[in-house]
Amino acid sequence: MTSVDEPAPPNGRIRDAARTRAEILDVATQEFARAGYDGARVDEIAARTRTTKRMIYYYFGGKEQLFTAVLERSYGVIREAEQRLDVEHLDPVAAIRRLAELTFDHHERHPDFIRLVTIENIHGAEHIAGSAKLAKMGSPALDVIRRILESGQESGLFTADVDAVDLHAMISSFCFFRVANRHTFGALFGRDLVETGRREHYRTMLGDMVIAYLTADRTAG
Amino acid sequence: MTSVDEPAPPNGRIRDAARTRAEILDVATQEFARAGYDGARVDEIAARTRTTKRMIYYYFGGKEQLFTAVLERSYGVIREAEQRLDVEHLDPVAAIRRLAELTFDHHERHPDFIRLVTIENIHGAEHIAGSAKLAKMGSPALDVIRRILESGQESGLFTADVDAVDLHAMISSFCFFRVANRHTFGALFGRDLVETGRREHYRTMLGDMVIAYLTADRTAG
DNA sequence: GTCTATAGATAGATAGAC
DNA sequence: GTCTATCTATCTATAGAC
Repeated sequence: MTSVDEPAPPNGRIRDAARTRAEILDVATQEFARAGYDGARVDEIAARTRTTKRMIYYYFGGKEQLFTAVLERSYGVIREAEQRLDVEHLDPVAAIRRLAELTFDHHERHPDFIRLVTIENIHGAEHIAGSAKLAKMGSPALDVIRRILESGQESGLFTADVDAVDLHAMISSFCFFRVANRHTFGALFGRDLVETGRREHYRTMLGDMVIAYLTADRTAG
Repeated sequence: MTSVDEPAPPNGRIRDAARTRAEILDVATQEFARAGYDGARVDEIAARTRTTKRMIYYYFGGKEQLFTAVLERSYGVIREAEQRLDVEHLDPVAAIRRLAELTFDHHERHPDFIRLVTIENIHGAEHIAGSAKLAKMGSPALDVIRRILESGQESGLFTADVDAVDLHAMISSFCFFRVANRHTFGALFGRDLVETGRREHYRTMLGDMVIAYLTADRTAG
């Protein structure tokens, strides 16, 4: 077994299981995100790694399991980001805004993740359903939202009758749509929702929307 | 040429161009929505119509053009619904709520449309880009939003600095996500966003969110 | 307009030597 | 663990008779 830091042998091939697996996952992520599950080609993935198609089957078993592994790793990244979030010191309004921005930023920075989730929905979430890893991954964001909501509702600051799951759906909707439907929206309405110059505008808009909804005066109207 | 009302001949085959085209489009819509572009099978589409594969190529030219035709028809349906919308007699708040509900109801009733749009985004909206029909279809909803926004902003009722395209994106986000991401969201968070018993809840939530955003008190906070 | 039959290309997956 | 070669199935698309 070669050490992790040892460079690949001069022939260009790899002799490190973990590294080979990781490289396959990297390329597979790109290829699945690019072309969809059925559109992705195992040959193409193999060609773009420093290993061969045989190794993909050796390590993952098949195309289906490879896609599941790709999904698991992508979800792991956002779950980790959620776990690192610290909003304990903020008031409920600032805390919710911070959380919304985390989702906004992550979706913006990981369009491949958005496409993988989209593809998984086309296939009825069957890979998630079959993954023990994803089942026990949980959602740190939900726990955070739950705590903020409680605090805000107790103090009377938040007037909306909403729970953590629905609020998470509301925040995700905006962040997800913006990236996922970028192409059809742009083609039909002539506006690129992901253009850099508009990022701050939409980031603010999302926070304004969520806060307005949570704190709206429900005695009037 | 047989007349439109004449029933199909006893052998089960059709001899009416318009009807054959329509039947192919119906089945193709289902098949593309079910399996994605690359997952869809031309053989499967042919088998489920009363015509043959040869006729699909005869009428549409190929799989790619068939998908474009399917998209064109699906977008046509929602554009027609938007055109039938009459909110001239309503005040801006009620009018926006009505428009949001139209989008909500349409997306809920047409999950196939949502899947087709999703699939088209995976493919970078290339079929929309290549369709003159879709290019000149416009968006009646945008015109309606534009008029409502003007009226609401003039009267001082709407305080948000937002234009019609962005508001349309906000409304569509929520309606689209709820249907499009139903499977992954349900698998990960244990909540079915499209369950019948929750429909009114989300329909109200959408309206509340949009109105709260548009009318929020922006002098405070 | 409709049929059967098939061309032509390519996919996922595996055998078996090293 | 890695390689080359290949099997088997299947897909889009078309030829050509009627």
